[in-house]
Amino acid sequence: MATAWEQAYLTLRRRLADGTYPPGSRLREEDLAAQLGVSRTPVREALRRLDAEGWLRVVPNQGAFAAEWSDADIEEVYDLRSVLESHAAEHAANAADRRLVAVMEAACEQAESALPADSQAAVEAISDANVRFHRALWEMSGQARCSAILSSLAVPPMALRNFRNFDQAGLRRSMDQHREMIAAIVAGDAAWASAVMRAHVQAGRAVFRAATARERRGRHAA
Amino acid sequence: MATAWEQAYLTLRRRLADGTYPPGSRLREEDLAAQLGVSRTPVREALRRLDAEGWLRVVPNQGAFAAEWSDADIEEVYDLRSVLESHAAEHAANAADRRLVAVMEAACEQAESALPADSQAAVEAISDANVRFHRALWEMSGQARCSAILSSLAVPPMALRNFRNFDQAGLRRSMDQHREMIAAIVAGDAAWASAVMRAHVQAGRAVFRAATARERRGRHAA
DNA sequence: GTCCGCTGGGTTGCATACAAACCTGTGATC
DNA sequence: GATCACAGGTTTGTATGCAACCCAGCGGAC
Repeated sequence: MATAWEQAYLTLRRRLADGTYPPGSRLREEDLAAQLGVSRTPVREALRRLDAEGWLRVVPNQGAFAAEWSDADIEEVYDLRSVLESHAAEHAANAADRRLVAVMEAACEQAESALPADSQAAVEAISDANVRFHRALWEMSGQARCSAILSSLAVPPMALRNFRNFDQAGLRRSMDQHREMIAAIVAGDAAWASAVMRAHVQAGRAVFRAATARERRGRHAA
Repeated sequence: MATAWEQAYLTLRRRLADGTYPPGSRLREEDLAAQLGVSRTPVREALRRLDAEGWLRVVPNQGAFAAEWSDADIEEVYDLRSVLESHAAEHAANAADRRLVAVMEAACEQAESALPADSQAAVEAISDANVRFHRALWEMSGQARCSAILSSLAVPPMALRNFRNFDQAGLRRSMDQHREMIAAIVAGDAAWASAVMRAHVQAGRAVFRAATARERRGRHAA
């Protein structure tokens, strides 16, 4: 087993991503320690890292608060993903790797076989496959720092659970883009790979924006 | 005064940047605690953050080691700076701000008045001015995450003390590029600002590469 | 001679205890 | 009624102590 603080870090990160701790909520060290079955010391170390990665905000002498995401924050994250993932795709195309291509293909197959995404389980399978696809591409790029940054950007509350917002056509398009990226990488065509990735991220942004607008209309009407 | 762990973080980061702890060297918690006049607890929290930001590598049960920079690492950092700083410049040009433009102009003047850079103090003045210029641009961009990433990328051992590697022509060019960026921002021309920034970072990379090559030849000859 | 296992010193990992800071609510004053 | 001062309780910040782990060095078996 890994160290206690690392466990705490992973658990807390997951909970921040899935909404267990809603944005703005306060995280008391002692509560977390009790929940995780460790003392405050490793919890605090985990909080330092989560703070550094932007998952939460630690105010000295006041405690930790789950990060809140303004529209501008979300736009910025999509901007950064667009820039950095296309950058990674470029490098990946210049360093195509048989094993990782296989991982990406397997992820595509898993996602496609979950269509139509008519259950919670199917949506989660697609989400998992998506994460695996992107991670494999990052690894192939060989850009360790870029990957590290992306892994702290891609996951925030918004991005992960938002596959439910994709309609059939959107899901289909997303999967087609994944296939197209593989083709670009296998062809060693960096410009192509980069362009597809950029389109892919922008499409995701559009879906997210539409879902947000829909949600707001709904809330407003109610 | 801020918290002890924050002080420790800042001090250690500075020392990692200026070479007090050479790459690969081991950092013992108790030593650091003694040097900083605090206990191991805040030191450990500082180490977690420095680890997250890539300044060092913490191996469970073995300790912390100052990050080592391979050629590939350095190339990656310049790649990322190129991509992210030009992205920031683009946003800055779309959000020109009188106050921050003034800061950038002041930085330019300080740097120019330190020419010819014939003393240690002059080189440091230029380096300071450079940092202020870039920080002001990041702030103007309004991209908080992007800025945070850049501030953890721009500083590594290599970048900071690298001004000594610029010759007269290189320094002049660097300063001219800064002036040109201001012009682009004031004109609200995002494409221009972005392009100049990209050239600026690439030029810096070229200087660094040349210096590295020179150094290696020297070492090899000796 | 090489490899394996063990043991001792030293360092990190975590729990706990105490100090310092903050927030809340109460009561007095204007 | 509003504001300020203050006390109590709660929470974070730091120090310390002990447990767990790693690694180097030594002995013994093959």
